Amino acid sequence: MTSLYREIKRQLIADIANGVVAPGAALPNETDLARRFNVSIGTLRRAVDELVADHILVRQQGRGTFVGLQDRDRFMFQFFRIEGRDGLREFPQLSMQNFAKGRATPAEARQLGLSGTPSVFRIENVLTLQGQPVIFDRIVISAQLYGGLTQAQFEQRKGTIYELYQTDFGITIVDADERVRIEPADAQSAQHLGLAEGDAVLHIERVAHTVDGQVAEFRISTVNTQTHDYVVRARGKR
Amino acid sequence: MTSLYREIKRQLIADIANGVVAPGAALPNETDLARRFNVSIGTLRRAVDELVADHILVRQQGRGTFVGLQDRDRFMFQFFRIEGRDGLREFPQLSMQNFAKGRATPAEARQLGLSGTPSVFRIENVLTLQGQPVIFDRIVISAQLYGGLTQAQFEQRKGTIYELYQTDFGITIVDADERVRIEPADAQSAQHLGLAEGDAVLHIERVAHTVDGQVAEFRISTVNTQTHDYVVRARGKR
DNA sequence: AAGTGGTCTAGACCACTTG
DNA sequence: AAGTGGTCTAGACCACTTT
Repeated sequence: MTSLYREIKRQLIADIANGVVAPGAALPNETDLARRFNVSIGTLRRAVDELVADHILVRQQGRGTFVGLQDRDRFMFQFFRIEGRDGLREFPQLSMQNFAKGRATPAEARQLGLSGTPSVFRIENVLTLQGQPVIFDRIVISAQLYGGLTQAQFEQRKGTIYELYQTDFGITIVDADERVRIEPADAQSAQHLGLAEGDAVLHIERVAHTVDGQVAEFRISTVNTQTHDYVVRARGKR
Repeated sequence: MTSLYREIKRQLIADIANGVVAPGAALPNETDLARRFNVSIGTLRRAVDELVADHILVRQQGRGTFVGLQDRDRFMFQFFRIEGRDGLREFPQLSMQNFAKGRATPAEARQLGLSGTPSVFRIENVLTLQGQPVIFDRIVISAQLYGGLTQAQFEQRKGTIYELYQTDFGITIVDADERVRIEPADAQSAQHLGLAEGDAVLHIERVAHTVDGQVAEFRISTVNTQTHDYVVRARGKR
C-alpha cells in the first residue's frame, strides 16, 4: 500500500516541520540520504522530486538541496496573484494599519482549524502598487502558534510576512486555498482603498497551510480591481 | 542541453497534437515505446510522468496509458472554479443563448493569438446552478480552427463543450490562464443573470490552450457571486 | 496466464559549483 | 580536484486488469 518513496517523503516533511532541518539549510547529499533511509538513490530522488515540485525543497545542481526559503521571488510567483491590467507584476509596498491581540470569532476559529474562541493576532495592512492603494489585508493568526509576536517585530522585519513566519517561528507556508467573490466595501476598506463605502470590491479569503498541512494563517484581502486583476496562471510550462 | 526525456516528451506531445494517437486511445506499452525511442524504460517513464502530471496522459495500472479524455469529471476539477458558498460543487446546466459567425475584434484576435480580423464563432451560454442563473459565458473561437462547426452540432453534443472540441475537432484543452476583476454588468449580462444593468459582476477572461500551447478558446465569463464563489485550490495534495 | 503499469535497485557518466 | 545534483541504463519483482 504505502510505497517506500512516500514513506521517505513523509519523513522528510516531518523533519522540516519539526525544524530538524532549518529553512534555507542544506539536506545531506543524496547518497548519504539514500544510505540513511536504506534505499537506492533512485528511490530517494523520487521522494525529493515531489517535494521539489511542491516548492518545499529547492535543488541546485552542484550546490545541494535546500529547504525552500520564503523570499520576494517565491512570494510573487506562488502567492501574489494581483497584477496590473497590462500584465505588470510589481512587488507591493506594505503599510501596517493595525496590530492587535484578541479572541477569534467562531468563523475565524473554524477557518484556522481551531476550536473554541482561541487567542489570535489581527494585523491589517494596506498594499500599494504604482503609488496607489490597491489591496487591504486583514490577517488572523493563532497567538499560540506565533507566541510572543510583537508589533515591533512585525514592523522591523525584513522581507515578506511569510519570511517573518519562517525565520522567527519556523513556520513555512507552502500552499494556500482562496475563495473570491464580490462584496460591498465596508467603511474601513473603502477608506484605505480610496473608495466610497458600499462600492464593490474583490473579497478574497485565503487559508494558508504549512508543510505538514496545518492552517497557519487566515487572511481576507479586499482589492480594488479598477486598475489591477486577480490572475490565475496555468500550472504546466511545456 | 536538451535531455533525452524532454525530447521524448516533445515527440509524444507532437503525436497527440497531430492526432497520431487519438484522444482516449491507448499508447503502446512502455517497453515498446522505450524500444521505439531507443531509451531505457526509466527514461521513457520520466517523459510520460510529466505528461501525466499535466493531465495530458492518464495511466491505469494493468490497462495501459491513454490520451486524456475531456469529460465532466475533468472539466469540474480542472477548469470549473465556481462553487457554492458552502463548498458545494455542482455541474452546471447550460443553456445556449446565441450562436453566430463574425469577425474578431482586434482585442479578441490578440487574445486568440491571431493577426488581422479573423473569422470567429461566438457562442453565448447561461450556466445555471441550483436552479439559478449564475454564469453568463461569451466564447470566441477561431472559425479556421473549428472549421464547419454548426449550431446544431453544438446543441446536439453530448457532454461538455471541451468534449465537443476534442471529439469533433481533435482539439484537447489542457490548461487555461484566467484574469479576474469586477465590472458593471452590461445589459445582456444583467438580463441573463437576473441583475440590474450596472450591478457589479465578476468578470473572468480565460485563455485556453491545447497540448502544443496554441490558444484554442477565448472566453469571458460574467458571474453573479451573491451565492457562489470563484475558488482556487492549492496544487499539492500531501 | 498474459499483459499492463508501479516500484525499486545498483550502478554509470555528465554538468555544475566551489575551494 | 572534490563534491553536488542531473540524466540514463538494464534489469528485477510487484500489483492490477483482462482474457
